[in-house]
Amino acid sequence: MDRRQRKSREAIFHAFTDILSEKDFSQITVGEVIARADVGRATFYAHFETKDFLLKAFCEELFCHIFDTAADTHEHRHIFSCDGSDSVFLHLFQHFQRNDNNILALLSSRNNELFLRYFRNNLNLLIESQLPNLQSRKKANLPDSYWKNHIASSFVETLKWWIANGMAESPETITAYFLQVI
Amino acid sequence: MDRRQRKSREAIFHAFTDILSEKDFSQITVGEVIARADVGRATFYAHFETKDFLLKAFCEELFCHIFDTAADTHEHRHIFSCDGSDSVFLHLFQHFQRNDNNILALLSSRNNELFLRYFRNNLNLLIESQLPNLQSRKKANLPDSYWKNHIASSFVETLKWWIANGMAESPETITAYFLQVI
DNA sequence: AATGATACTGAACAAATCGTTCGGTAACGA
DNA sequence: TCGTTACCGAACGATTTGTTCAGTATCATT
Repeated sequence: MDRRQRKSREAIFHAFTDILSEKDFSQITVGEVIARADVGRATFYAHFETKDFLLKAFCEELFCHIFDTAADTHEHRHIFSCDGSDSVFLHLFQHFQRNDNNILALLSSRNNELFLRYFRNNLNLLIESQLPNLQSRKKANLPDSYWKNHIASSFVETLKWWIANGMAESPETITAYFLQVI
Repeated sequence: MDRRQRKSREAIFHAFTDILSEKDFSQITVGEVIARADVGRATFYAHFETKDFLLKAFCEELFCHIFDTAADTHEHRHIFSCDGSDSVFLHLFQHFQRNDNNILALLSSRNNELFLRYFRNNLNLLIESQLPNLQSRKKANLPDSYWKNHIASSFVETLKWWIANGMAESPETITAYFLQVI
């Protein structure tokens, strides 16, 4: 990718991040973004079709590497050890605690649902691929899709709760909470 | 309330409902609403400060009576009978199955998260008031706020799953699923 | 160092939407 | 019957949107 392209794209993303932590996504205008990013209006539309596509591209860059590394490190292991000490979920919680890309500011803002929706799409795929490992822990005869849905939503809700409460607990404790409710 | 006011308000709400089932809330314009409602632009702004306030008022009317009746009928009983046959949650699921106010069309649309956010605010209050009844069912030493949050989110997610899957199960079955995971 | 391709600038543009204003009209409640 | 109130309809300036275009700067390649 051309260095000019990269720089413009980065500038737009950076400005977008800033503004997202300040106000609702719906209130943000393209004019505001390009002013803060200091790029021309035409440049913006050369990169992104609309404001919504900007969000989409932003989220993809934000989350893809989380799941890439999660999938890589856990692909060929037994993921769901019973005590949770080596679960993908612990891995994910730790990732958020490290606060890469300042992701916590975004997940703490009023726009958190925006990102968590994208996050959850990825999470569903992960759980789908790991369902056999989870199957053994299932106690009752719930439909598979209900069970999967419950795991994914419980994780996201646990994450939301953790962040909203200032992340006072350790990733290990949170993982324990989560494994307890599912 | 003046009959004229009521009629305008109703017309706006009705048009709003229609459009909400067709496109994203963010894409809806005031001009579109007043055209379908057949009211003047000034009339709209006499009733609602902005599009967001319209949504707020709409949701309040939509959900308040659900929880009013739920609270009334269950206030002085033992809510959480062990088999769930007389739980508030069953009551709520049944309410959705009856599809009052065509609420299912809204909860099936792409805007469902919008309504479920409001719904959940009310649900939290309900759970808060019923926490003592739930306390006994708590198996482990999780923080209270985490426990409450888990119940509320599990209910909403169960509801979403139910609707998304065409509501094939009976309210009793869904209640059983829900009580099983919490 | 020269060359052709590509990305950005900056300004301008029509179109859509916003939120407000106003005088005139009709429906309301008492 | 009468004073009040809500609606209409049209218009308004202000924003925002998405596009266009000619000129400039940067890029990779030879």
